[in-house]
Amino acid sequence: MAGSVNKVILIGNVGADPEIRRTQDGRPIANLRIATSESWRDRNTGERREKTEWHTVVVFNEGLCKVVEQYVKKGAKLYIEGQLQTRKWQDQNGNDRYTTEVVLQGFNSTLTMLDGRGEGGGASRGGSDFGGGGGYEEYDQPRQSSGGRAGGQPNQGGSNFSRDLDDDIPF
Amino acid sequence: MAGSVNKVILIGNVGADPEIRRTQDGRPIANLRIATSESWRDRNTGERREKTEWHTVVVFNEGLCKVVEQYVKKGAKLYIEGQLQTRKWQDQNGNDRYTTEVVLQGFNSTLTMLDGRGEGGGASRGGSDFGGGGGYEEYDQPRQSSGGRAGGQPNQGGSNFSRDLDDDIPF
Amino acid sequence: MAGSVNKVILIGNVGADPEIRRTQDGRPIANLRIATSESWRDRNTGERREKTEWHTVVVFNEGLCKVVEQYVKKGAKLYIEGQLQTRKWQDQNGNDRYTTEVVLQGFNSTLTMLDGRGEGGGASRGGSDFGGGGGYEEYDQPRQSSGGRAGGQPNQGGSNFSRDLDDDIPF
Amino acid sequence: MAGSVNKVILIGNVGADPEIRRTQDGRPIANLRIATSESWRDRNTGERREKTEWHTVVVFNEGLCKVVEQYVKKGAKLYIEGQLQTRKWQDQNGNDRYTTEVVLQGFNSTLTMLDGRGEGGGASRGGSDFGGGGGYEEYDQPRQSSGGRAGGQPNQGGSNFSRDLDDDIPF
DNA sequence: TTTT
DNA sequence: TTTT
Repeated sequence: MAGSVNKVILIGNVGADPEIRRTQDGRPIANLRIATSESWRDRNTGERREKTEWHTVVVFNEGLCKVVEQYVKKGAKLYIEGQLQTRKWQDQNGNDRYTTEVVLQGFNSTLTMLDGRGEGGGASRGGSDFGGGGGYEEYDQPRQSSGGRAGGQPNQGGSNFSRDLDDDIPF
Repeated sequence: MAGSVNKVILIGNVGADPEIRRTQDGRPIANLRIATSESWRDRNTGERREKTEWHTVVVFNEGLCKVVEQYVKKGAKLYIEGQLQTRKWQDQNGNDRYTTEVVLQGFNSTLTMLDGRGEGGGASRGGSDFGGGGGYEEYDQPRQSSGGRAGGQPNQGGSNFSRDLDDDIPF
Repeated sequence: MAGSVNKVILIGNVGADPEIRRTQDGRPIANLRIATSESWRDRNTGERREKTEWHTVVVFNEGLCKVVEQYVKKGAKLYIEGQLQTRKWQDQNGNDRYTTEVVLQGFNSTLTMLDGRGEGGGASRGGSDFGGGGGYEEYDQPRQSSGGRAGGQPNQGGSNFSRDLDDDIPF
Repeated sequence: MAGSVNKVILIGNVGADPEIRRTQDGRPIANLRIATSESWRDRNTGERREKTEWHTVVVFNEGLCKVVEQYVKKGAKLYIEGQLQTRKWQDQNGNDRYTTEVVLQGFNSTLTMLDGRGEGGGASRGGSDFGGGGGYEEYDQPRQSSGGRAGGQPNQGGSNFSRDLDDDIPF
């Protein structure tokens, strides 16, 4: 179909430390649970009410997986941009089941940490050669410096993230 | 939770004529199935491949329901802005099941028809005094004319859509 | 035109305390400067480079103006959803000039504080004189409680924000 | 700055055939003017009112430039995802001037034609072996086929678009 | 300058 | 002018 868009944008907090699995050929897949919530005042009772929605986020993008692995912990606030995807599977009774997830895969996905560095003390997220927990940001929305691009070396690597994190010479 | 965002943006085609139900107190609820699809060339085989994703969209917003009821038909191309919501329910065996839907409810939801007016001439999808099926657009992103707003009458009605549809006889 | 969308999404930091003006008839207008920035490593020199983009945000929505007035300070991190708008004006030489701004006006606009509570104080996130550090949040994405809506009182007020702020004594 | 987002989403119509320039080193840059519009009924006079907003879109992404060059004509309806950018320049009197544009550059940009294929028959907008003007879609949201990715060849090329259009063997 |  |  020409001209379709499938985009999910979430800002929320991570409910538990991420799980990282690996495929047989070694590529990482990260799973996150992210909560978004809204509150309002009940117009009848006047009480404050709140509803939390939980989202399952699956990160296939290798570079983003590294970011998740290294920096994302329970409680982190994230900006996520991905796609909706519904998987079909069979339960133990052989019945068809469907699970809908937010998938980060390919060039149009984004994951950005919004609360940066050291929540509560430990260095944790603030790291090393990263200049402080948000340093991966430099891979978030990289743009060719005009000099660099003019220089001509083609941009290489499947995703900006994985490339950048691997060789640290993005462009 | 302070500061969360839960947003889904879809552009896709409606897979079947919408279903409109009504709650006991008479409010309409519309259900849509929307397909988004992406295609690419397989890097191994060189073949073109395509994957279609189907989304269930539930419209609680009354004004948008009217738009759906009157104008949205199978095949229509829509722009949708809503929220992710996962419902828990029990199957016939009493097992917990979860279904994730894109919900249009409240002020931050949008539904816009993208293929409006009579392509090629015929009435086709739209109607009559509409100039062709996209006329409801005027209620899509209404803004107070500054004169109007200065004049002071408060904007009334739960949503801009329902207000307009009720009071201003849009269609 | 049928079917158009004009949406800007920003996450960035406020560069200076907001300015609040008032129209002749007393409605507030808030002006914000928001910085977004991206960094990358120069592919030629290997140096880290950063580029900051400054955005002018104009808030016409009354409820959001109140939020800005009360809570947004220099340095705050915000999520903004608005529209692009270009104004024409004349400079002192009578030449036409154009200024493009991100406008928050009407039902499709959002402003959410991402770093909540007491910057500079203690309080941390859960707090005090806010009803909890994100208290304005409840007006961010209000939804009719189904009971409320069933009860029938129509939602009143031009925007959910202004309604809530006016009628329900949110803060 | 850690954690910023700068995103513009437009759906609108192209006001004139695009202009394509080239940099000294041969890279293309496309300029588009896109109109978005909204209409509403004036609550005082009851008249229908409409306001059109014009946006300047600059496409630096090579692949997207090719799409623009080949398929985008005056009148086309587009979905655009880019970034806000303000350029400083000097007018003939040496005064500083600023121009804000929507820039498509880098991996997070998208351009999708929404009125694709030959409406009604005429070739018009659609092309050739394209199945009618929407075929470039395959480069819009490419995803690694899992087989392909497992196979291991690294994804090459600065953007999915430019790579795909160049060698037609995206992954 | 588009589109309805 | 912010932030890291």
